[in-house]
Formats: sequence, C-alpha cells, structure tokens
Amino acid sequence: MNYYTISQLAEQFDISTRTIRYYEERGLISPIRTESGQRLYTKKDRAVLKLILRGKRFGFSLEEIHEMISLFDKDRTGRKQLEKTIKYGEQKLKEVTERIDDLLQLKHEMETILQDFKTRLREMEDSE
Amino acid sequence: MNYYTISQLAEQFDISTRTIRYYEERGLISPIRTESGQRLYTKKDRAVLKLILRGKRFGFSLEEIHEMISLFDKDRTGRKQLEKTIKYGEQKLKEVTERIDDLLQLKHEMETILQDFKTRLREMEDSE
DNA sequence: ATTGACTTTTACGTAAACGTAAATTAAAAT
DNA sequence: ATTTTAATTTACGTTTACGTAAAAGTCAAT
Repeated sequence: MNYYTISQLAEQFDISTRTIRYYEERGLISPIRTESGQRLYTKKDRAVLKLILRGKRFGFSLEEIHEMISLFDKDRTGRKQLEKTIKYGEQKLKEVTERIDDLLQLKHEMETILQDFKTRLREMEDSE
Repeated sequence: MNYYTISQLAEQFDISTRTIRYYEERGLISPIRTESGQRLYTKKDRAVLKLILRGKRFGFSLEEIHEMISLFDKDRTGRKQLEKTIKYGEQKLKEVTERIDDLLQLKHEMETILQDFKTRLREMEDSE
C-alpha cells in the first residue's frame, strides 16, 4: 500500500493544505505520521476527504459531516449501536430524499421560467 | 392587498427579525415603509424570502442567491439583457441538475450501506 | 553538502451570516 | 392615559471555515 502527502491530496482536490489540516483539527480525518511527524494519507483517508468535500457541496456543515462519518465509519459492533446507526442513517436518508425533491421542484420552476424567457426572445426576434 | 410585519414573517419562517433585516442590508429584499419607518412586507416580499431560504438550504451563498433573484426578478426588457439572463439561467439549471445527480448517487450509497447494516443486525438477531 | 521545495506548529486575520444588547420610538392593549 | 409589546438604528460580538505569515525542521535533488 502507498501513501499520499498532504500537498498531493491538496492538488488532487484543488484545496489548500490548510484546509486538510483544518479537517484534521476538527477530527474529520486522521492520517498516520512518519517518524519525523509528516502526515501520510491512505486511500481510505482520501475517500474520507472526498466524502467531506461532497458533503460541503450539499451545504452540510463540517459538524454534520463529522457526525455522519463517525457513525458510518466505525465498526458498530454492539447491537444497540447498530440499531442507533440504522435509525440515524434512515433519518439522514430521508433528509437527502427531501432535498432531492426540493431541488427537482426548483429545477422544474427554472425550466418554466427559462421557457418563458425564450418565448419572449423569439417574439422579439420575429417582430424585427 | 395587505401586509406582513417583520415579526410575522419571522414567525412564519422560524427565523429572527435580525436575519430578515440582514437580507435587506444585503439588498435581497426591499419592503416598503410606513410614515414612521416601520417595514411592511407584501406577498411578493414573502415569496422572495421563501426563495432565499430555499436557496440557503441548498447551500447557496447569499451572494449567489442575490444574483439569481436580481436576474430573474427584474423585467429584462432589452434583448441583450434577455439573452444574458437566459444564458445565466441555463448555467444555473445545469448546476442544479448536477447537484441532483450528485445527491441521487449519495442516496444510493446510503441505501446500500443501510441495507448492509440491516443485514448485519438480522444476522445478530438470528444467532441469539 | 547545500540549495530549494515541502512540511510542521503556532497564531493572528478575515469574510459571511447572523446574534445580542442598548437606546429610542411607535403601536397595541388595558 | 399608561403600561406592554413591537419596531428602529447603531454597533459590537460570535461562529464557521478557512487564509496567511512566521519560525523551524525535513526531504529531494544537484
């Protein structure tokens, strides 16, 4: 297995190294260290980072993303824990579904408005 | 036609009056005033506020929301303006579509993980 | 071996999006 | 008429999510 350095990841995702370190400060990601203290990121770390960035695009706060990651990430061994995780997951799934529906409606409205504008434009062109 | 006061709107949308005034500061909403300077909001103002809050839920910044509102809101009379608006609208529409696709993928992944968890739970229950 | 690129921690700075408090005025209720 | 409730402006405070700079150590290449 091989590792990424912080600047490699930063370049790949087009973010700053500061940003990656900040996510670590907040407990979202935990790279291993070399003897000298340099951070090394595994493929898994990279995947987590990708998750974080996707969450951000959806407008989730780092706090929310943190919650999701720690619930889905850990080996939820105990049965109670597992049940809790499933409940939380279903809740989040519902939120995502609602968000999708909301966005679909927005999309529809935008399409309507655009159609309207295009019609107006055509009318302007026809009458010149 | 009748009006809403600021605290009525605040209650309806479960936000603070400060928030509403802040949106005004940023030029997103422009209520009329009584002689004494009290803000009065029309149905249209209310609709704009609703738009703002929806935009926020999608993770758009107030700046982006401002742009969208001012482009779709005004009477884009000139032909050049209309063309520009259409182009901008199509761009935003594309962004929304991408966001939807992204969310659909996330939803799918969450469902897979949840299924996995549920299977595990059932196995635990079967073996007791 | 030394230069240059990269990394680390520490720490102060900043923009966005409000919260909160104070002082004042106006509207609503008793 | 006078409390009570709601509104206004002004202004400083706060949180989130980083940016930026400094000082010092480390890795890679010549």
